[in-house]
Amino acid sequence: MARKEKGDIDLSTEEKIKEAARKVFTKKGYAATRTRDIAEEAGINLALLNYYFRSKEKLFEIIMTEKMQKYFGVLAPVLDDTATTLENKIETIASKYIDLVLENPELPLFVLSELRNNPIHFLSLTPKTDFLTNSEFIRQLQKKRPDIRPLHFFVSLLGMCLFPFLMRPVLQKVANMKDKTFIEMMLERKKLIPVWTKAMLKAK
Amino acid sequence: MARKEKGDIDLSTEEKIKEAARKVFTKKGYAATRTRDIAEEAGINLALLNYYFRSKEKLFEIIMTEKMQKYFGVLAPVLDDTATTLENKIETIASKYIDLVLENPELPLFVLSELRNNPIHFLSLTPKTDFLTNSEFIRQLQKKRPDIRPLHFFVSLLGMCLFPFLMRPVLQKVANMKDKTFIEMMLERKKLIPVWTKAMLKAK
DNA sequence: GTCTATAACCTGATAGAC
DNA sequence: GTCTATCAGGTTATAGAC
Repeated sequence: MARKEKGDIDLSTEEKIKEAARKVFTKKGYAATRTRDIAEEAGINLALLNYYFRSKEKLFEIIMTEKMQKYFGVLAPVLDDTATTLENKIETIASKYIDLVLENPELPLFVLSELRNNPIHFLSLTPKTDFLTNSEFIRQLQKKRPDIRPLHFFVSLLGMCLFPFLMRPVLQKVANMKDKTFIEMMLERKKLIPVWTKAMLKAK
Repeated sequence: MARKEKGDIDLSTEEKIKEAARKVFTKKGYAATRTRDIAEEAGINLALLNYYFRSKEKLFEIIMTEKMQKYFGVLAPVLDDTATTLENKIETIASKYIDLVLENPELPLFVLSELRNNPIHFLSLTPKTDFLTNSEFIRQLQKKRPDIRPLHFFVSLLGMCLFPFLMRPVLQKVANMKDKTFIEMMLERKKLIPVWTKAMLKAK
């Protein structure tokens, strides 16, 4: 019983419910999810869900906090590192973000769409509100290109990592692309993004 | 009574309901929307909604089709224009998309999140399935950079236009940005995107 | 066409047996 | 801790008066 990542069988009931909740909530969103769906997915009874988590909302709050931390957690340690160059940071962010989302493909759409109507979730996000604007990363961007808002680069960088996942169903449909090809493409992207951002930073 | 775009007052009941449905559906998504919300927003009775549109789902289908066409309608006429250069197409797409989404800020997140669980909506999208892969735009990209999948550029272009809107609440929160500033930024982007994509196309 | 009232159904949550 | 049965509340959709 060494491995306990996957085998539903040796998880505690509480963890089975959380695991099911992760799956269903991220796939369908809060509103479209029924507690019955989660119970079924977890292979337990509906009553147990309320026994362990009191309510749908409380359970959701737990999952949402988890996901928010995953989603934004990649950034925090990198942004403020004074020991790395700008190019270095870009490379790290692209690589880590793409790996993260390859393993959690529903993450970006889930977080962004749940955030739409519940800005409350921001509370579970960050201690200080200026972790981005007052970061080394932004300062480095500003120094390199004082003529362009640093946020322009920042948003473009994140967009290059995440937007393909948001468009994934569209993309695979209109380009008749298999899952395998999509994944290949995202791995290529890890190398492309540093090259592209470098070119963007120089472009006049 | 010349103007009829805005004044709720001289719209037909049917149009009032559709207008309300556009607003509520795009803001909250299908599952989180209650027909009561739409009725109230339209200033009419709940029963009238079913009188005119039979069901919540039918009404949604109408709005969704509309939005899909807006969302993808920008692309079709540009992609296959053999009379314009690649640079030209990029500029046009960036400019048109940003203008469109500035006027319909909820559009991208709405379309992408509703598409997540209902690939059925693709039906209302396009006549031929290869309108992208077999387009002049893709051919031009391929000619310029045969060493890189054209889709990499395509996705990045769309991402640069649309991703800022998807991240908008996050962005405005962490950067403490006012609506006005965000809009300014998106207008700047119309000029930045052609410059950046040009640099990306050259980068080795 | 528009309203009020209500039917029919669904969903989250709990009571209570085991 | 786990289950079955059920309640309470809310939601879509319709019946029927005007």
